[in-house]
Amino acid sequence: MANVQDVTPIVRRPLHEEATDRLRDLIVQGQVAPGGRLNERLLSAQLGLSRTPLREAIKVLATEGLVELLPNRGAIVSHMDAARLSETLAVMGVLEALAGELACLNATDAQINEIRALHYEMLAYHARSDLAGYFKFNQAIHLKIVKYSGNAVLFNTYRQLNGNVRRARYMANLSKERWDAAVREHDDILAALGARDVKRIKSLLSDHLAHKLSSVLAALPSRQAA
Amino acid sequence: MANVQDVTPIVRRPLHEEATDRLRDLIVQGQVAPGGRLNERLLSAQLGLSRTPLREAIKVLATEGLVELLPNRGAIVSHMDAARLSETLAVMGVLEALAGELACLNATDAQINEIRALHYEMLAYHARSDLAGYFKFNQAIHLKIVKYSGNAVLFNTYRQLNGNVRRARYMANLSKERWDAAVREHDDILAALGARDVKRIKSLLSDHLAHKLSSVLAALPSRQAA
DNA sequence: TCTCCTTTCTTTGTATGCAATACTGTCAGA
DNA sequence: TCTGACAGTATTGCATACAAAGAAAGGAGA
Repeated sequence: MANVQDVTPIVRRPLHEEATDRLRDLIVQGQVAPGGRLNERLLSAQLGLSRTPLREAIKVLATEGLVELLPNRGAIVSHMDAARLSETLAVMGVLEALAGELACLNATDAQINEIRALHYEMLAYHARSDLAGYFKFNQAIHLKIVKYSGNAVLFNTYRQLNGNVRRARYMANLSKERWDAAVREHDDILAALGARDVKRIKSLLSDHLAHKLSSVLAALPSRQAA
Repeated sequence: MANVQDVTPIVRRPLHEEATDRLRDLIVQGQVAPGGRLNERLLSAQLGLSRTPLREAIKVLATEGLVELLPNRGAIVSHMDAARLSETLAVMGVLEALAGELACLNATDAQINEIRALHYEMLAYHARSDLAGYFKFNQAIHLKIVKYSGNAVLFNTYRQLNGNVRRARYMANLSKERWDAAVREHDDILAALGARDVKRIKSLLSDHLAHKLSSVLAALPSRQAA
């Protein structure tokens, strides 16, 4: 018989979980604009379920900060203005710094190699100037670093905040210079991780996030004027 | 007419919010033991509402990490074992360090004085060896520091994690030595905040949390054996 | 024309009912 | 004594129904 570890368990997810994920994706991918209302009847019809599980999903997304509840007036997709974005990235900065530190200490070589593989894939998209593909692997790398910190609470906290800024990253039209710089920073981060250089990775990740913040902030105000 | 700021608005909170807060308190204060099941019918009867808003509350508490959902088998109060506690406190450590830094930069003198007042009240309870009262003001001080960082995202994130460890703090039977040491640390923290010494408050808060972790961890395993 | 009130319609908030799933206890058979 | 099947019960998951709040539209009076 195969190793028990290899057997994937039978999963029958409850509707409200499915609804939460679907709705989260809709918001993160910008299919529902910030400020846009979530009509329960409409949404439940579109998702093919009743209002009860949908409402549970909305409450969950509200605690995640993706939507805002207006009592007796439903829910709207929460706005991600410059202030909130910078606040979120400040928090993510210290979380990533901690994650990098812990990953240096706790990650296995195999895990670091996995991140390295993602890094090279990301470089490929950068070489092709494929922004969407680049973002995808960029995301994956940052998430893996946090994941391989071995701190599950840290991972969950980070992931929740990340959901909120992913929307902004889609908007941010990276300049070529900033993009190149970010790639170089990633090179350094990976090197520090491979060398398990705790101090260095902490400062690199902090700086990386700070740069990301200023680059996104630079791109954002123009959108708000529109 | 009185200043509009002074008039407290009439708030009629939705039942599901009320239920969330009540249930959260029940869990945080240990009225429902970790691992204890949340019977929807029973709880809804006790809280005087129907299962619908209660279920919404449970979903919210699940995303906060206070309860765990077992599909088709309801929800249980999540366990706070040593591993999870130390993970949580590690995250809270970097969050508090960031908060202290920002508070030094952003808090008004009045806000710092407010924290100072809480500090003296806490000292009073310490002098009387009133642990419960001490904890209350200890909590309040830490929350205020985070609040006066001026970063709302940071505050929310911190508060969510804090709800999870508050349960453990109730358990932790502080030794007299550790208690005295914690009070001295608080003296230093307040001094650094008053002097707006960014670097110092960062390291003080980090150390304070690290000490708290080891003290709580020392107290915890005995409970698990029981 | 503008304002305010009234009425109607839409949408949310909550309760309830039904179906599906999981648990418990009993009993037959090995 | 133990295992497995079965029935009965309790509990959750979801859908629906009703009540209440809010939004919108229309009309009377200034």
